[in-house]
Amino acid sequence: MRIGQLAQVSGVATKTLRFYEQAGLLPEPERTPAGYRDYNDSALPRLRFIRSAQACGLTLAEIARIINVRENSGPPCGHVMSLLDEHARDLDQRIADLTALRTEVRRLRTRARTLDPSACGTNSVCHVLAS
Amino acid sequence: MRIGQLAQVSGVATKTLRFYEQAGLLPEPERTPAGYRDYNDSALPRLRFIRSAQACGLTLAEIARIINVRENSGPPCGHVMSLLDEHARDLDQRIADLTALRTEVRRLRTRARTLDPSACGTNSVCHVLAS
DNA sequence: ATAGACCTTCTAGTGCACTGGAAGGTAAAG
DNA sequence: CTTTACCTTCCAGTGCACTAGAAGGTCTAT
Repeated sequence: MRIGQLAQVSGVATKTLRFYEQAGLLPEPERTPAGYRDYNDSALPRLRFIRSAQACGLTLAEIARIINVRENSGPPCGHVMSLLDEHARDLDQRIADLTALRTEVRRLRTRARTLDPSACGTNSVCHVLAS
Repeated sequence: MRIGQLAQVSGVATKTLRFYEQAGLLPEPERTPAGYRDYNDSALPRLRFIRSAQACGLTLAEIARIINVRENSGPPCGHVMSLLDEHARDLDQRIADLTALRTEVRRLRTRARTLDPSACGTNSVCHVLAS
C-alpha cells in the first residue's frame, strides 16, 4: 500500500504520515525499488490507535512513549493507567478553570448591558473589562 | 519610569513589555537622550487592562483590536460585548468537549483495572486505548 | 514522447505568547 | 578607572501538531 492510498483509507494526510514516521509513531515501512513507501497491514490499526489515544487527550510524545514501552517491555498497561490518571486530573483542573472563567465572562457581559458607553472614562480603554 | 521599574511594579517581564509595544498593546513611550524607554503613568493602568482582558480569555490580537477601536472610534463597548458573547459560546463548547473527554478517560481508566495485561494481544499497542 | 499524477527529500512556516542570547551602549557607585 | 547594573536592538528558539513549498524522480495513460 502506497502512502497516498494509506492517507485515503486512514483519513490521515500524506504529509502527516511522513511526519508520524519521523516522530517515531509509525515504523519505517518497506520501500519499493524506486524508493516509494510500501505499507503493510499493521499501519492502519496503528493509525487507529494513534487517533484513539489522541482523542483521549494524549500528546504525540506520550503516544510515542507508549509505543516504545510496548515494543521494549511488553504491554504498557501500568504506564497507560498512570497517564490516564494524570490526564483525568488535568482535565478536572482545566474544566474547573474554564468554568470559573465562563462565570466571569457572563458576569461581565451582563454588566456591559447595564453600563452607559458614554460613562466610559477616557483614561481607561474599556470600563467593562477594567476591573 | 524606566522599563525595569515598570516590569517590577507591573509584574510583567521586561522582554514582554517590549514585545507588547511591538505588538501594538502598549504605546511607544518617550525616550531619554540615551534612548532608554521612559514610561508615563498611563502604562500601568494599560497593563492592568491587558491582564484583565487576558484573564477573560481574549487573545493579544483581540486586545490590540479593542485598544485600536477605542483610540479611533471611542468606547469599544459594542465590540467588547460581541467579543464576550463569542468567548462565552466558545467556553461553553470547550467545557462540553472537555467534560465528554473526561467521562471517556475515566471510563477507560476504570476498564483498565479490570483488564488482564497478559490478554493484551501482540498485534495492538494497547488494548485499553484501542477502542 | 509527453502530460499528469504520484512519489521522494529537504527546509521552513503556521499560531500563540512569549523567552533567550548575543553584541553593544550608558549610568551610577566605589 | 573599573565594576556592576541596566538599557538598547536584532535574531532565533520554545512547544505542539502539523502544513507548505521547492526541486526533483517515477509510473501510467494517451
